[in-house]
Amino acid sequence: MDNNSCIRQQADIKQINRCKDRVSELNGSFDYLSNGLELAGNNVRLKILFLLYEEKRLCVCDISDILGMTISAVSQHLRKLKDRKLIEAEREAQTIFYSLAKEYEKMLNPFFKILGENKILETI
Amino acid sequence: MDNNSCIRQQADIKQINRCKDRVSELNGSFDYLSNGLELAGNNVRLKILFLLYEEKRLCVCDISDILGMTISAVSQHLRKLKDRKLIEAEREAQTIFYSLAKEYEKMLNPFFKILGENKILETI
DNA sequence: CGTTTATTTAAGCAAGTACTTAAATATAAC
DNA sequence: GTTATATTTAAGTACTTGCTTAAATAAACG
Repeated sequence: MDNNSCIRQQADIKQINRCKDRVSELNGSFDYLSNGLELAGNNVRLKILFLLYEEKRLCVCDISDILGMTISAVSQHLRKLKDRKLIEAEREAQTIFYSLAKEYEKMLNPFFKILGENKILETI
Repeated sequence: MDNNSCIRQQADIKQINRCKDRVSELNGSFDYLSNGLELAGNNVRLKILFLLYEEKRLCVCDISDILGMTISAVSQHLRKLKDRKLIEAEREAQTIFYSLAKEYEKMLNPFFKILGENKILETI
């Protein structure tokens, strides 16, 4: 990337510079947010997150049953979610229960509400 | 996936069945939403969406300049966003301007507001 | 201790992603 | 028509994802 600069006459240099500043100013937020959305952007993980939102807590075994997937496959999704702090684990004897991390719950709540009322198609 | 059923004693069969019903009821919504979030979950595309949110409309060339990326690379991101109707294209002579599709703007607004005020780290 | 139960992890692989470079399309101006 | 401008598309490639199967942890209980 070097000589691909925008060279058209109508280019609004002010606008472009303003945007550049804005992007670098918000850079950390973009990283943080896209990171979270990337995880929620997977069909299986979105379901897991939503199930934890509605049921408060579930173990791998439960989720595996509900989604009709291998325990191993679900466990690997849970790991990703846990690594990026979207969910938390809490051991109870042999069983490990997962629940939404409070901070992310706040962020995802608007989506879950729309989802839960099955109003996606109306809203959008 | 066949014999991986949850066999632990404490398994709450009622809960599991309720969840199964819920998931199949909302299945279309999960698809629709995860599809959108998947696109927004990419750092570059999130920036593009946000820039369109703030500036109303931009062409490939502008975005390429702002983000310091190849026009071709940006164009391919725009195509994905357009294919899934997150953005719309409008030609004006040689230049093609992109803007957010109204329907998705509504859905993404809460995020953009938080982003725009750079309050991500406070909120979460 | 060894066995059962609940779960994670490691290895492997087919499919998908995000970029690069080069060629193609489309409109405008001469 | 030819040339310049604005953009897309096609092909290639390194990297990542999401699953599978099999092996590894870890707690409970005889």
